Formats: sequence, C-alpha cells, structure tokens
Amino acid sequence: MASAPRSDLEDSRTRLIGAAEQLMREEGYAAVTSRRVASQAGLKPQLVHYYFRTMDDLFLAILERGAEENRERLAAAVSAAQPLQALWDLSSDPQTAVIAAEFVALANHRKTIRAQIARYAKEFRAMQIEAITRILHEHDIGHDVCPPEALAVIMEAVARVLVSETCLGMSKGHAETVALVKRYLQQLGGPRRSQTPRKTLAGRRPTSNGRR
Amino acid sequence: MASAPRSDLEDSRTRLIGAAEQLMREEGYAAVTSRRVASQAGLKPQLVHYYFRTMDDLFLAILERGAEENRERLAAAVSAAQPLQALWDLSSDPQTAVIAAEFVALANHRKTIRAQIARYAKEFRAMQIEAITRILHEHDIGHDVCPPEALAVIMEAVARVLVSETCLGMSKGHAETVALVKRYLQQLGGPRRSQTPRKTLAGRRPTSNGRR
DNA sequence: GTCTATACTTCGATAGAC
DNA sequence: GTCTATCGAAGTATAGAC
Repeated sequence: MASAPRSDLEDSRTRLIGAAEQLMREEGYAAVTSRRVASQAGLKPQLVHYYFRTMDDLFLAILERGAEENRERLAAAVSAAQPLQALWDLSSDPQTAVIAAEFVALANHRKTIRAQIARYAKEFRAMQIEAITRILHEHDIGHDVCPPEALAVIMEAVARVLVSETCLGMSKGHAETVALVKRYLQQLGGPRRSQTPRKTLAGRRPTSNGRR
Repeated sequence: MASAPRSDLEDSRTRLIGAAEQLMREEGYAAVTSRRVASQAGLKPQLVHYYFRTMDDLFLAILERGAEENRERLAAAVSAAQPLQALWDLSSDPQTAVIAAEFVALANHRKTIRAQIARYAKEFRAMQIEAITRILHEHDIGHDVCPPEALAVIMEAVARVLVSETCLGMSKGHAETVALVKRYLQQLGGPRRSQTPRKTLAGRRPTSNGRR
C-alpha cells in the first residue's frame, strides 16, 4: 500500500546516507557537506537538513548503517569454514577500513560521534573476542599460548594498518607481514589436531618478572 | 646578525606551524583554517598566506617539522639500552599517533600531501626495519623466526591502534595485548643468550609453498 | 516530501598602504 | 613583514510556498 520505494531508486533518505558514505570514503569527512552530499545524490541541499537536523546526525546515520552491515558480516565470518581467516579478511576490507579511519579522525573533535563509535567498537571487539575464544578452545589452544583478547586486537590492528598504508601507496614490509599472518592463522585455525604439541606465540616467561 | 628571533617568542612562521599542529591534534585537520591558525598564534590571518601560499603548503610544513623531529627520536630509540622497547614506546606516543591519524585522513583527498606522507612513511619504515634487523641479528634470531619487516609492521600497527582506541575511550582487550607484547619484546630484545634454542613465532612452514 | 529563497557565518586568497 | 580592506565561494541552517 501507499508508497513502496521505487525499484530503480531508493528513497531520498537512504540515497543521502549512501552519497555521504561514498564521499567520506573517497574524499574524507571534510567533503561531507550538505551541498556536496545532495549533489552526489541528485537532490537539493535542503533535503539533507530535512532528514537530518544537523550534519552530525547524518554522520551518526552513516555510522549506524555501517554498524548494522558489519554486524551481519561479522556473524557470517564467525560461522565460516575458516573463521579466523574470515575474520582477517573482514578486517582487511578496504571499504570498511578507510571509512573507519575517517570516523576515528572525526571522533577526535566531535564528542557525540566519538561516544557512538566507542559503543560500536566495544560491541564488535566483544563479538570478535567471543568468536576467537571459541575457535581457540575448539583447537585446544590455551590462553597461555595466546589470549583471545590479544589476538583480536592484533589481527584488527595489523589488518587495518596494512589496508591504510596500501591506500597511501606505501607497502614496505607488507609482503613479509602477510606471509607471517597467513602461516600463523593456518597454524591456529587450520584443520583441528587432537593432541599435537603446539608452538607458542611469545614463549614461556623469560624470567620471573612483574611480581616483585 | 640583524634580527635574531626574540627570546620569548619564536618567529611568526614557526609560531604558525606550531599553532596549526596543535589545532590539528586537538580538533582535527578541518580546524586548520587560516583564521583559526592565526588566532591561535596571536597573529593576523593574512600572515598565514604570506608564509604559506596555500593551506596545503602549511600542512606540508607541519609534516616536515614532525618528520624531522621523528627522525631524531627514532635515532635515539635505536641506540637506546633496550632498542625494541624504545621503538615500541616511540610508536605508542599519543601526540604522534593522533596527528598521524589526521594526516592519513587528510591524505585521502590531497594528493600532494599523500605523496609526501608516503615518502616519510617509507623512510621511517626503512629505518625501523634496519634497526630491527640489526637487533635480531645481535640476538642470533634468524629471519625464519620472525622477519624484521613483519615485526616492524606489526609493532607499529598494534601500538598505533592501542593509542587510537585509548583516545576514543575504548580499551577492550588492551591489557592482554600489552602483556603479550611486553613478554614478546623482552624475549626478543632482552639480555643476549648465546645459543639457547628459541621458540618460533609461527612455526615452520606448513608445506612447501611459494616456489612451484 | 520537495521546492525557492535567503540569512548568516566562515572560508581561501589577493591588493595595496605602511 | 605586517597591516587594512575586500572579493567570491562555500558552508549550515531556517522559513514558507506548494
């Protein structure tokens, strides 16, 4: 009944969000202005303010849509055949990584956006940790070998930096890093071995340390 | 002779660069406008254009000054008592990390800046790799254990993400990651052991790969 | 929901006096 | 080297007709 969204075109609100996201990805957050977003979407600038009271509201809408999409992709990765590899691939997606970098920069000076980003970041980190905990447990890999929390952080960090630097046209050391990660993920997440002794990531504690 | 810089104040050009850098760090690159920079430096906006033809030239000047400073700090870290730890600490410096994130975002849509960032990034990555290669060699750690290139990338990536997330108010998984890194760096860069067998980071190569 | 019109601010950059 | 003055463009946001 009433107005179903036209088949060839999404409704204006959705188009505006899409246009804004594309601008943000391709030209940075500073390019997300009401005029440019509207132009990109083939609409009038005033419509931006009709659907989003302020530009910050538009940024939050981009964030929310991206989070929902990411939630689904994360769920898919977790239940993939090679979950660790799938998580790595997900973190290595350039589209997501570039826009994530933009939002981090944005968050430096917009507190409402920073708060929302922190919320989503915690949610996704928790999902990753939960998944990795389960995967390592299924492979009988104890927390002393590699804490799932640390593996989640390191995978995310390395993947994001590789993508970011690649976009800059800077790939020094990437080949060796990718090779190492590939070997490591195969070792951790490969075909399950019942009881073979495993290599450690950081070895035993070298000496008694920390406690005095 | 003639005009030595006043003792209490740097010359205008230096002050403008300092003001611009501070604005960039605290409010993001979008806050670096000629008017705001001048105001921050206690000068007139037109002076910005006198010293820097365009705003991009100002950004390049910030970058250049930061690179020079970073060059010195990197050289100091390399010759420290615990070079690996010092390199980690250097990459973990919040001031540097935040402004680096801003420049990466800026680079997304300013090609002259992107090119210069890529140049500096390559230079510093090369210095880090060279230093790490030497350190690992002094500890008799072969490239099969951990390629210096990969260690450089991973250290930089993890440190930068930890700092970035901390600024966001998001620290899930950080404690475990820092503990792991600390253990690992102590193992690699700690007191030299002549000939003890070492643990590997990612085990042996699983099958013959690469060459066909 | 989309349009025209517009108020108000801030931006980069330049010209020319001193 | 620093000032006053100013241009034209672009930004956010609102009011009101349709």
